[in-house]
Amino acid sequence: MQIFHALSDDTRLRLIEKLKDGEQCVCDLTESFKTGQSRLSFHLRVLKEAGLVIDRPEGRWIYYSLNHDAIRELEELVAWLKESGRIGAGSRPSCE
Amino acid sequence: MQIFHALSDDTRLRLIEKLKDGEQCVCDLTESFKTGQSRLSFHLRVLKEAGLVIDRPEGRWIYYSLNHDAIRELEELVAWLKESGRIGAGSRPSCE
DNA sequence: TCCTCGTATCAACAAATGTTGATTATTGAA
DNA sequence: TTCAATAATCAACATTTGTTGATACGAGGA
Repeated sequence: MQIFHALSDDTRLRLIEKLKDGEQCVCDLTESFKTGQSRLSFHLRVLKEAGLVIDRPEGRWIYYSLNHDAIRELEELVAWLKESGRIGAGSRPSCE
Repeated sequence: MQIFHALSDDTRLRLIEKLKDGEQCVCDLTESFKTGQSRLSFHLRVLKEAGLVIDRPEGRWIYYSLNHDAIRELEELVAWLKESGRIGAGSRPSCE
């Protein structure tokens, strides 16, 4: 489950927190986080591959923002965890 | 966030799915999963350290079961992710 | 007591993940 | 053109995570 892995890192959670305020380009994030650009690029890619963020190129910048659909998927996953055995016995949501 | 890491592995998700049916001892799980006992012991420990499961020794067996409190914690975390920036601006739930 | 069963733990290894600094590609401005 | 800025990608390395088989330990039963 790629999405849980994406959420299992502190830097990535902080990125998400930051993106809750709205779109940000990598340079803004690098500035806020006071860290290497390649490091953030790496983590943003993990978030993107998990579907948690969306990127939008504009001029020389690339703006990242949260993908709220992914959060809804996440809610489904958690609901599946919560669901007791037997009754209903829904199968695991297939979002990896 | 230990809890997300615990959920980021397929074997562990399958263990959780199994435990939704109720308490199981390691030997039952080893039988169901047709795998090495030390492997399951390892994953059960990860789940336990993340608070997702509880173990209860009885005689020579150790029974594992889901900890529903942890799932509630997880719901809070997801709610925190969902919560938009600014408004309210709650801080991240501190369960690691 | 001695033996067996159920589990945890360990050691050795393999594979995946994260970090850092350098390089590359693309955009837009001079 | 040429240059500077933005961000992705790469290579090298360190760290963490997962697997396997062996061993250790505690609880009962003979």
